[in-house]
Amino acid sequence: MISAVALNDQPTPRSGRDGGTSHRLGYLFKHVHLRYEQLTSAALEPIGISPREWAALNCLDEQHSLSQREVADLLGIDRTRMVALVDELEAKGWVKRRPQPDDRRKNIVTLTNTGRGLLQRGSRIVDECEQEFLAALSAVEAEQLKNALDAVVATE
Amino acid sequence: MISAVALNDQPTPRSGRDGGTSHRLGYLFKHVHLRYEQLTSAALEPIGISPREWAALNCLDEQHSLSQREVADLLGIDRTRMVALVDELEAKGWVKRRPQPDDRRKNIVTLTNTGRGLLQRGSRIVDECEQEFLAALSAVEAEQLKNALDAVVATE
DNA sequence: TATTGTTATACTCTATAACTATA
DNA sequence: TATAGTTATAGAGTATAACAATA
Repeated sequence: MISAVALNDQPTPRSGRDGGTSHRLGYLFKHVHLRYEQLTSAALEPIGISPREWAALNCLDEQHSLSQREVADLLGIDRTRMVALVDELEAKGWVKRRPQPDDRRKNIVTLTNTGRGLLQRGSRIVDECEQEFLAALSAVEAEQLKNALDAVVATE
Repeated sequence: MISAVALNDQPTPRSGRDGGTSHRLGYLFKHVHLRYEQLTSAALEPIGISPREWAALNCLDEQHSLSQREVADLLGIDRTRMVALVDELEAKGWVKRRPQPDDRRKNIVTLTNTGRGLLQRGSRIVDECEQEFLAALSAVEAEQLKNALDAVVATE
């Protein structure tokens, strides 16, 4: 009757409470994302920046030639949402927009000194979050996890 | 000037285009979740069920004694959102609600024959999605990935 | 008093289409 | 014509608080 379990050849290593649901990729990806979001959100909260805002600053600082659309793709959000996000970053005094000379349709978004300082403080916090989040894994396992996710995400 | 890169001791194994952003945990978790959602959504679309609806049926079928709240936790959604989800599943004729005798605050949500048939067809599709999604990895690497995610998620 | 399911509300995010200005 | 940024809008999801029934 519980045929979905029979299809799964794993011996259900941990917690048989839900009969296999918690070992499905969908469950694992959803919950790992949810938990990491909660962790970083709480850790960054004292310096007044959200995980998404930090990620946006991080992208923008690294590559000045990225268009808003390319940054949106890196953040995994829509370009229309990106407009509001940059509006917000600009209103907080963390970035400035100006048209790109060689293609005036595009914007160059650069960090202000305030934005750069906040990014650096945030980066230290995010580094700690990454370590804390992967604390259950050995250094080798953590590296393998990142490489495996990278390989899967890089597949188009 | 690009000091955030200097903080990262990895030699940026793939695609230096974004200077490290795409190897952050936040990026990897977000995009892996996003892509898997798109894959399963498209694959399940022909039989008229969403990934979340399938996941809900899967939870409910495996453990009849789970309360709506416990299923909501497994799905990673709020209990208030779960009400609307079960409403929808019930309206489609896939599940039925009835009060649990020993604790009449709780509902027992059982699958109808229609719901069970749909779950089984969906499960075969999801199995294929999991294989396809991890195709870039060897069987051992895929198993290690699942175990690593499981270990990280299981940490409270 | 605490919990389950429920409803209501406001807020955020997503999806889509259209508009403008540039190319 | 095609693309980048922008705006508008509808729909979905999230967060929060409250309430009734039950424990």
